[in-house]
Amino acid sequence: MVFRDDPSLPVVSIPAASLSGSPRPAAPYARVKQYLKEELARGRWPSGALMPSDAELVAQFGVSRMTVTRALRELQSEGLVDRVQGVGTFAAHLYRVSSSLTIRDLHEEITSRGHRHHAEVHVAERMCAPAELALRLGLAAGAPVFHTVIVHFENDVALQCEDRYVNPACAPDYLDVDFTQITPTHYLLNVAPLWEAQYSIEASAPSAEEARLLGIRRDEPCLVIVRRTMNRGVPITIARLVHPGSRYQIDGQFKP
Amino acid sequence: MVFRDDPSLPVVSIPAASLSGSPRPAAPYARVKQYLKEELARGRWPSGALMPSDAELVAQFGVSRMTVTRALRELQSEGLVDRVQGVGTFAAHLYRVSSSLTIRDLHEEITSRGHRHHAEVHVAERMCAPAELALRLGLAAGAPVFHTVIVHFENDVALQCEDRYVNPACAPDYLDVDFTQITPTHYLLNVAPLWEAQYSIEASAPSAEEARLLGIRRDEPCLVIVRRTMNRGVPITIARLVHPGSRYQIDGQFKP
DNA sequence: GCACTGTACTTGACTAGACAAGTCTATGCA
DNA sequence: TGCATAGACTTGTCTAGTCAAGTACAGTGC
Repeated sequence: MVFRDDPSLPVVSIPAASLSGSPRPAAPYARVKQYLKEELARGRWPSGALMPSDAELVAQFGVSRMTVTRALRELQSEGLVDRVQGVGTFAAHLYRVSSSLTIRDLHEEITSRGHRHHAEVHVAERMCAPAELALRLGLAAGAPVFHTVIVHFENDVALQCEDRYVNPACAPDYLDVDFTQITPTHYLLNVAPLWEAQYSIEASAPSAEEARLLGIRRDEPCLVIVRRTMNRGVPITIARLVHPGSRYQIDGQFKP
Repeated sequence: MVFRDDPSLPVVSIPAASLSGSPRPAAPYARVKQYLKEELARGRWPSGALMPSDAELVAQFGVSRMTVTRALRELQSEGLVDRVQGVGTFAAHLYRVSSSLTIRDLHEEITSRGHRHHAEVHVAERMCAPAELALRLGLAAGAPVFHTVIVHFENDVALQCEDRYVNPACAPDYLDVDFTQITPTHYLLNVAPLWEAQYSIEASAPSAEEARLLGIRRDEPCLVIVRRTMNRGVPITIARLVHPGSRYQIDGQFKP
């Protein structure tokens, strides 16, 4: 393995998790929340139906309103209920269910599977931004940008072709980094904490160049993620991540 | 348009959103939260660094501890900080950033774009579950399951081929539904509220049958979502959703 | 050197009350 | 009939304090 460990500055020991056998009794707010969740799952309140008011739950559970409020606020943030001031709490419409899609640093993802990761740097250059790219990076057309093309391998099998443009203002030393030692994602997160991102996921055929770098046929379907990252409104980087469809998939789940 | 409206039982008028011009002053908990967010974005506390304690923030902002707690708890649920009882609050490691991936009913998604949606039902049958399918639906091998294959169109262009298996115990009347009128997703959400789901997203070539139904070439890359939905631990349905790569992409964003 | 103990500090959770602000409805007046 | 208004009810937010539980560390005694 060639990658450095996380260089977190303050060293903090990890507290021992309580491993006791007896399950602690659930906190009151958690009991209220669990009750509402179960009754929702049971279908007691169909989508859009009026649910008990704070005051009713206070009486029912014998807790203070703050406790009920916390339970309901968390359910709201999970998208299970809608609260309308002056009106009441309603069972949410579930036609849109949002789940948590975790985007991890590829190095961490591969090593956490117990596999080996290495990277090949094919391009690392300073170039002038064409108009469209400059626009998306918030720069003037023709302004210098950094450009890298790196292929990531899991156990020597090509898993991702990473074509990335970086705003030099955010990471002036970007091209000095040894990307066989540290991933661009990791480096950029240290330089400028990731603060906002837009992404799109699609299936498409790889370009001739991408197929060559990944060692796949041009007609092999690829999962392509295009991600633009910004920090406090300033674009940091745009990356096109191409994965052979047969070797990569995004898994997730949601459990409200 | 052939689809029914949402049959929410209690009719509730939608409250008028406040459209006043003067922005209301932010609530104290929001001010604390915003302050911490901005300082985090500025890099004041690198990943893993110890952040101010509740007591310090109480003193700094002149608010009660409940207010500070709320701000920090929300930041924690957004994955921006880690709190450890007895130790303190730490800036989170951002190598994994989770975003919210919204999965919507396709009918609602299409009509919200102002486009027309219609569906073609190609298969609607009762069949005996082969072993693997039965296992994933929590049934005995050979048990009856419902099976539908439906193609969804946006403005008469095929957008999704939906190959779905349904546990009859959860929706005994599934095959009686007119799926040109209401989507399976919509129906199943009314019958059994969606409570947990697992999904995988990948790129692959369509099967010959899927290519025919979608009117695309067999070598056109497709975005394939396989989703298994459960309610209170009971599997409801497994769906394979195939989208032509050139016509469908998943967009999302995260802004902490 | 080593184990134990007390203290200070941290977060976790809750209570009982308060006021603000939005919504709905019944009432009374023109 | 139509409209304004008062009251009841709802959620949104906050305060000031309490107790519990977990951690870190300095000091004590062996």
